[in-house]
Amino acid sequence: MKLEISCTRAQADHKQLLNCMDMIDNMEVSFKKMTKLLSITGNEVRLKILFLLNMESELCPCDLADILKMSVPAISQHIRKIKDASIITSRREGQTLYYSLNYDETDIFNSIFKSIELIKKTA
Amino acid sequence: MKLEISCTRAQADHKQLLNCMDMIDNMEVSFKKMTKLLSITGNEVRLKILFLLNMESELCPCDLADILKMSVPAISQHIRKIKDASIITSRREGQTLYYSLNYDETDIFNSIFKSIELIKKTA
DNA sequence: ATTATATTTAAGTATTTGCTTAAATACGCA
DNA sequence: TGCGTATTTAAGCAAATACTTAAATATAAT
Repeated sequence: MKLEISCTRAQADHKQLLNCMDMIDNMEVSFKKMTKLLSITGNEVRLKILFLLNMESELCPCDLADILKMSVPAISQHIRKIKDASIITSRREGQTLYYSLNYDETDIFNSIFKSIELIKKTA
Repeated sequence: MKLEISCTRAQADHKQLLNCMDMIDNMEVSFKKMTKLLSITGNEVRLKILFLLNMESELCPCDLADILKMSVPAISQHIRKIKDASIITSRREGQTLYYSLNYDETDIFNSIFKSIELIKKTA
């Protein structure tokens, strides 16, 4: 844990480093939020859940368990993480809960979905 | 581990579910690749490293350790993960290794960086 | 009420992650 | 060669993750 600049290279640009430190400090909250969001998508099961919800508008945990060939509790626990991050909401119809994507102001999910498709084409 | 459709809702659309299963199977590789990429960005330190490299063109582990106020080995281990995923490359100048972002065909990093800025503005 | 279905929650556990400290490697210079 | 600096690698460990199974909750139907 250093609190001062310790890089001793001859060419080190200390002004640049201080500038970067300021920027990082100022954007701390943004980095935290984006990290949270990306760590949720950085799991294969959750990424598929999000992709499927985008494609099908809404699905229930039971559907997702079938499609992804996983246990219902496993799916439910992933859903909880996604929901806790305010990425999806649920609508009840009898015993069934239908989940769907919330509006995404940063449009990051769309970019991610597009990139997945792009990988598919170029691969 | 189910291999058949088990959702027993009256309204369950089995054709839709089979369609989803097919899609997921066909895109398996894309999902794996994108998950890998997102799991790398889904860590606050690594996200900052990538953002800094985008901003400053190139930086050495020592710079990053100073800016992020972390130990050099900790930074080095994050760099290794990012490098193993072919997201960055290094250029040696004497004892110093300068790291920089590779060309990103999906443009996903730019979308992520833009979203971080957007969060900053709206927050 | 009782029973069945859809879902969540909780407890337990193996694996992964991200740091720390210490040792190894690579390069430059006297 | 030997020393100093930049960086990586390895070993160890605490915390987080993602599943499993079993139990709890919520709604519907009989």
